[in-house]
Amino acid sequence: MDEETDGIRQNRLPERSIDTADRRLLGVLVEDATVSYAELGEKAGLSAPAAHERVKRMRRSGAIRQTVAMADPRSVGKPLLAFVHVDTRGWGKTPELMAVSSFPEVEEIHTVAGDACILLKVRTEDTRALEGLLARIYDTPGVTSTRSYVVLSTYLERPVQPGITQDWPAPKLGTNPIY
Amino acid sequence: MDEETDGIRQNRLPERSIDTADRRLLGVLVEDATVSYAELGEKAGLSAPAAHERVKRMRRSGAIRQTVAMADPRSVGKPLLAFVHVDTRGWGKTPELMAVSSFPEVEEIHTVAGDACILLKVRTEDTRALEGLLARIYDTPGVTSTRSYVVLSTYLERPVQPGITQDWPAPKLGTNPIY
DNA sequence: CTTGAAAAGTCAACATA
DNA sequence: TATGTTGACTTTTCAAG
Repeated sequence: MDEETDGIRQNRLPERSIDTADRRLLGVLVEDATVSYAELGEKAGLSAPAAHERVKRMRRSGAIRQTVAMADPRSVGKPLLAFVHVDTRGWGKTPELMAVSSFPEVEEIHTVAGDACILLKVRTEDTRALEGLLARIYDTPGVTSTRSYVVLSTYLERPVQPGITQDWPAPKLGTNPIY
Repeated sequence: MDEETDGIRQNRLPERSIDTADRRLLGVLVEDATVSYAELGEKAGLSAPAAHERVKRMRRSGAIRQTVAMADPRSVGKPLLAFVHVDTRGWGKTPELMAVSSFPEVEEIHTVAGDACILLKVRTEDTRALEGLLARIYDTPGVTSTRSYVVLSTYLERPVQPGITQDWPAPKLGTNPIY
């Protein structure tokens, strides 16, 4: 029982305590969310309803943000991956710049500390489409420059790992690109 | 499915034809893979078995790489996200460097064109853990330097979008960070 | 696309610590 | 009191027609 007894229990909506059993469940679901609750419980040392109950709770609390299918980039016509560093005049977090999230090519938007203000992860069909996307980013007010890092090969790309609780199957250390 | 698919099969099946109906199915599954096939078919204008058949085919062909739960980074104790540019002596794609994939903090490994050789996406508990990870990366033979971009806020982070086939619900353009 | 058997998900009352 | 278990019951899955 790794209970966190800090006494005061106010009406905090998200109960974010993740115990060892939850971590085991997450460890399975992060690799394959198509398993049945029976199998999931078996792998985590729980009965099916118990596993289900905990998973439901983690979904409610936000510990599991969502369960999604990961599409193959090439199959959907976006084989070109790039990271774009965006420099802006002033503080870059403007609504106009955040509006780039409406481009389906943009998968991630972060503000970063370093020599760049904003970092984008973008996926396009080819270099021409990337050029077009960059042109639209340049059109955004406040943007002064961009630097693009075009990905040649991707060797690892996986969701958030819930941390090591016990033995962990070594990830297939890719000496060959997965894309 | 107690199939012992250890993920080693990185088969590239030539069957990669994705039509409009497949794209609609993917569009739903990429946002929420917990829907039933009945609901999935309804949203994509197909019967449940038809939807099921197509999804199975996309899983076999690799168009759907996997179906996973996305864990909240904070809930699993990794609130600090950083992108690390790694410079190497010679061609950096050595097995030693690829072995960093055994660190659960490392989520992505790419080789890139630009002023860096390799780009890592890493998630750690705090700056101290990031420092430790960087130290281990420095220990790797051939690594000459690293530059880290620590993420201050994440405004968008989503899986590969299957492309726009028709009306697409505008993603909640985040003016507030999601982490 | 429809069907139907098999499997999984879901709920309630009980047990446990 | 909160969490796990067992077993009945409902829904979904999925291959055959």
